Amino acid sequence: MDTEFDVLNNDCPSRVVLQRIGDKWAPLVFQALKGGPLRFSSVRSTIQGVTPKVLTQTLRTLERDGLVRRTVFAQVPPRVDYELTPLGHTLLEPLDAVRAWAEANAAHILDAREDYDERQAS
Amino acid sequence: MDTEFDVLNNDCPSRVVLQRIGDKWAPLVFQALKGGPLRFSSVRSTIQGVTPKVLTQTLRTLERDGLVRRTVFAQVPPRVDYELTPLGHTLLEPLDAVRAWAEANAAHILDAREDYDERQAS
DNA sequence: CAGAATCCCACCCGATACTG
DNA sequence: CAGTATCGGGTGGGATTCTG
Repeated sequence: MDTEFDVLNNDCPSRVVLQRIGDKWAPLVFQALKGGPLRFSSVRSTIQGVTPKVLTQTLRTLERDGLVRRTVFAQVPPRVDYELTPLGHTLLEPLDAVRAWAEANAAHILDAREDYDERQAS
Repeated sequence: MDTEFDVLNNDCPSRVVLQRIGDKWAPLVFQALKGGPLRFSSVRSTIQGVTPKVLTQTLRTLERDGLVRRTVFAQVPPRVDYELTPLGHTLLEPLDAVRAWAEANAAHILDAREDYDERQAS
């Protein structure tokens, strides 16, 4: 590695990357696409609660970052597929680990919050 | 795993956890504390660009979530140490993988953006 | 030293409606 | 089906100042 990126450094590009990861819907897109290509409507129904506008935004930025590929089929009715790029797949792994952690430890977090809030109340 | 958490489900608590993890400074706090306890000022100088207010906010929520322990020493001048809890350490691993990915692939992302933007300009 | 208080704004996100 | 257009609000984050 010749160029050195350090997230602890202000203005380091890697911070921008970290923030992409940490937006509300991006990780869920990865989770949705991890099984293979999906149409827009499928992504939308897979990720509950996302509105078309926000989903489009998210997919666009992921496409811009080279993490998602968008394929348009010239047919009626329209069909657009989304899938992870090879680069996107390399990110899927670490991201999926975080997701798995979140699902596995959500209960602990909620408990900790309860404890903390009770302690504050007293 | 008895209780089922699924980030793809709306209103699933794991989503809240994911967002906590994915805020702007939380991952950097993990990175800063991964070597052991640090004083407030040390955390602050380690994470470049963070203001005291936001750092305090971040540390508080992480403490509330049981991921960071805050220790106050009764002395003058004041001293407060922050360190990862055992639960926090279990999160450090997956989080650190993401950080490593971000640092390793920041350049690719930037390249992809440039390509995308040029293609849009035409 | 370790923050609290205050002010403020960008922007992220959501709801709704509309279209090729 | 796969979006776009428009409007609006909530809040995460920043700059500055002050304090035990």
